[in-house]
Amino acid sequence: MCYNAEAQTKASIKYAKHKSFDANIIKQLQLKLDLISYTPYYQVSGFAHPRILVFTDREPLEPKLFHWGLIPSWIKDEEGAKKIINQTLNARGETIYEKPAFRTSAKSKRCLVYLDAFYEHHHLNGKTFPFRIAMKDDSPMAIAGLWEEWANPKGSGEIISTFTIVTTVGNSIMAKVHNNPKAEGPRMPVIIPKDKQDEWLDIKADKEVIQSLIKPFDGSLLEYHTVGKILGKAAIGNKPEVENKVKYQEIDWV
DNA sequence: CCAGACGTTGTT
DNA sequence: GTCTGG
DNA sequence: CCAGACGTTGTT
DNA sequence: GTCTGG
Repeated sequence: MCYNAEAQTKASIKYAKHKSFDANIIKQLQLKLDLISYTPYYQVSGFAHPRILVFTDREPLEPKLFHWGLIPSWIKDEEGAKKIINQTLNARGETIYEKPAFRTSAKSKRCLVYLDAFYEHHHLNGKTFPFRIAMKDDSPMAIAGLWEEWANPKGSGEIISTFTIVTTVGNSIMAKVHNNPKAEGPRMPVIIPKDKQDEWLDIKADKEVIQSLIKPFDGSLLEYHTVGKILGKAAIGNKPEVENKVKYQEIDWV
């Protein structure tokens, strides 16, 4: 769950405003985005390992560009990194304090990823239909993430910073939309409500507090609709119109 | 002890 | 049907 | 996770 | 780095 995202900078700018940063800081954030030539992602696959803006617990006022797909610090070489990075796009919230790949990050390397939306597929009669899920009020979704730094021991010493998206049990909306017959139970990304976002980024927060934040988001605050193809040869690509509603004959409930 | 893994995903 | 690549 | 391949042979 | 399996 949650392998396809919309990550325009507008979500991060809204975050900055929510945090009551003064105009100067917001301006600096925009300058910084220009400086690093941030590409707005209207729709991007995690498997492409795009660099997305994240706010870390270490520097919550200094957003960073990290690659999607967490590479644990103990990975020994490029081959190992390539292998694991496609398997750590998501982290099961239930086990982040146990899994070797995530536990150090769970304790002290948490982050928030402000997404405008995420995409999932509905399965029907052997076909798939992409859905876009976003907040009804168009506010950014603060997605719980973990981050890590990796330097190839056999490399130049360059540090590659990466992140993963924490998932939890899916709510009723996900149960309806994301019905892959092969999966083991509805999952969804952890969305942190506004009043809890500082807690997720609090380095001093203990395990119990963090775990209490890992739960399904209120489905009544989310909207969803079918969109054009986002994967494969027929994919629309990274264009603004991917978020537009597209009606499918077979789906009569949206 | 050494070698190898270390991860994710809707059963309506 | 099942595996690999992204 | 979904999309696409899944095979062989002497060349373009 | 740390744990599990053999």
